[in-house]
Amino acid sequence: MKKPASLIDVARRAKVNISTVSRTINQTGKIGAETQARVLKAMRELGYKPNRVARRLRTRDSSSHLLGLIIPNIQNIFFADLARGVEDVAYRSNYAVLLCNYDEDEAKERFYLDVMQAESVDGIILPPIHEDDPAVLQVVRNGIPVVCVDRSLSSGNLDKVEVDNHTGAFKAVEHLIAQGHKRIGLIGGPADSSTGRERLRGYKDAHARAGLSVRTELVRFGDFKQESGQTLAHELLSLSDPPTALFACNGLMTAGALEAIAARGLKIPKQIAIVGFDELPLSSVFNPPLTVVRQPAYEVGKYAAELLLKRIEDSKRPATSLKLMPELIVRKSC
Amino acid sequence: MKKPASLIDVARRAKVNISTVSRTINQTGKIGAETQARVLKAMRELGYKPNRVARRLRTRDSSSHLLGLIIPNIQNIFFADLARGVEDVAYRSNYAVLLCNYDEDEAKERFYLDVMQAESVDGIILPPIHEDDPAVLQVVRNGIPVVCVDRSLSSGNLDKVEVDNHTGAFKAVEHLIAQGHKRIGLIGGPADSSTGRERLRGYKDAHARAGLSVRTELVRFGDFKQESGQTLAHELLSLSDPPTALFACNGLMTAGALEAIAARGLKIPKQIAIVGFDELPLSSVFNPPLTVVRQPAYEVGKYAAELLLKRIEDSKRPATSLKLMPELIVRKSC
DNA sequence: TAGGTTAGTGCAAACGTTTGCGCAACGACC
DNA sequence: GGTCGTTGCGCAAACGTTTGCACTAACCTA
Repeated sequence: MKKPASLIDVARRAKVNISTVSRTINQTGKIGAETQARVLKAMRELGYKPNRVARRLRTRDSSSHLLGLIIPNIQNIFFADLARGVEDVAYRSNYAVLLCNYDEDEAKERFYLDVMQAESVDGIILPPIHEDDPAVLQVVRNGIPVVCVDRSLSSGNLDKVEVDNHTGAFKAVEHLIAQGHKRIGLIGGPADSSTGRERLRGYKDAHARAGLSVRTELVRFGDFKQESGQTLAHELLSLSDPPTALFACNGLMTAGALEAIAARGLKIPKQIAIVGFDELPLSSVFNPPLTVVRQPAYEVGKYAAELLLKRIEDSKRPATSLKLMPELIVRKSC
Repeated sequence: MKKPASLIDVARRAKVNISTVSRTINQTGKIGAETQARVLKAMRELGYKPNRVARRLRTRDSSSHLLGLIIPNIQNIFFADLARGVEDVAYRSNYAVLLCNYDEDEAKERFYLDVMQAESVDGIILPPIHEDDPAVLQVVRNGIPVVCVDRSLSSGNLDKVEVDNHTGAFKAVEHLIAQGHKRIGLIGGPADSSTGRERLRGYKDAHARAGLSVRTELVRFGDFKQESGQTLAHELLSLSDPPTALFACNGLMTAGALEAIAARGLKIPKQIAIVGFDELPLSSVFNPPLTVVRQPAYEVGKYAAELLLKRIEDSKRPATSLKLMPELIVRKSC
């Protein structure tokens, strides 16, 4: 448990003042070539690693080289991919990422937001729990750079990168309709999430465009978890006049719906067609291969991190808002 | 960007010394009931949140309430589940988790290890990149609590929690043999990883137990990524005398193998049987449902975090080593 | 030669905590 | 009434940095 070398140690060894060492490390201020060499040598010999904690305490402004990422659930592949995107660009700029799951739980979100402020991260990336999330707003007011992903905040003029959920859902349902389906069950997301609502809107607009009316008994709302997909699919398939096709609004719920379909021994796509949101590891080799709308999750994370880094550098730059296009991958499930 | 309230602010407001405030917060030392009330009131009024950075700088010993988790890839569902297990127990003890992907890249692992030390995390959970990972050893030598997951370290007497890979592989292959298969292709993990080797050993031992010899042309080594699963499966299936069954050593490679099988239009299990490691979201509803050996990934993370917390509390406790049993879930793919 | 700029370095304060020590007040004990 | 232990609180040092300021020596300009 020997404690690591500090500025003082290397200063002593190089026979200079600690401020000189600090300046050589940070390339700030003028230093003689010879002195610099001595300092560098001493640093190497002692295996000196700057203490990020002390540095963070001293400099309030954007130099912790730490980014916060708060997501609902890392087990959701969409967020795993997104996290990976964030991480990759962070790493390239020598930033580390503090990652937390808030599980759609406001108390947990608040806790992690507090932690991140107390850790004085340089900036935070998150999908707000809902559209006017007061905790997030407070963080913004405290002057910490925030970029929203996936979902957005109604107030506040923030950087954000989203997926065009309306178009994604629209294309999926349009495709279903083009295949001749008229009764399409919706396994939707929570009504109070912007993603849930946008996908619902796509579903409705596709109907409207085709001159179809939407049957309220065919639209149901889940919570983006596997079990609710299963439950809702069972409900829909138990209807006296059941749908001929299902549109599931995220990957986990798609998996749940497939469980229900399998349990009932229904054949895809003959007895029931299905298209889901999110690409899953096995969906391309599924039997039949699944038609899905693929979200560019990795790219969302990547752009979000890039935006955040830019904002950290220049807090005055105008907020930019990106909307990425999802892709309908049509395979054999409808 | 108004700066948050500090100890000094609340001390001024409560008309006491900062040390008194510190002591009320940490419940250390004696304080009068009346004073305490005044301090608490001032804290509430100012919305005081302790600064974790300053606290960490001051106290070297285990009070950062920050855990480090370094994993190969969060997109691998095994590690996502594991991470979730870690996070859940950390949260319950008011710890936050610093999560990084090292991508099997030693430079990246080193970088993150450095970051974590510089951040003075209380402890680190990781699967060592290989069995005598010098960077990890150095961290241990520096006195930072470390617990190994999934893979282990040959030297050093560390806490660890692993899965019984040998038994898992053994059961899977045994099952395949019981179904009458005699030519079983192995899509293995890297030969220099303990998990890869243990699963290989299980494969071999199951053969030995059944009096079967293993054909070297049937065992191939991948890198635990999807593409290598696909490539290796193609290689195996192209053999003049191809295997009748495949055993893929992790989830991603299983998905890759299934791609190859689908591309060749082979029927499972009639033309080719398959059993994989790791449960994937769709494997139970796959057609046919996939036989897999399920690793208790969440539990690995959970126990690891519990072990780490215990060690942080008491650095002298004897190292404990857990080995969790995987479960063979037999379905219809073999 | 005097005055001014510049390069290179040191000094010390500050960031927000924790904590050992000191000290006053008070009650208890012999 | 002196000694002692306890309670409650303040003082100030320390953690490892960064950074404004001051200072010296050298060099330039007129």
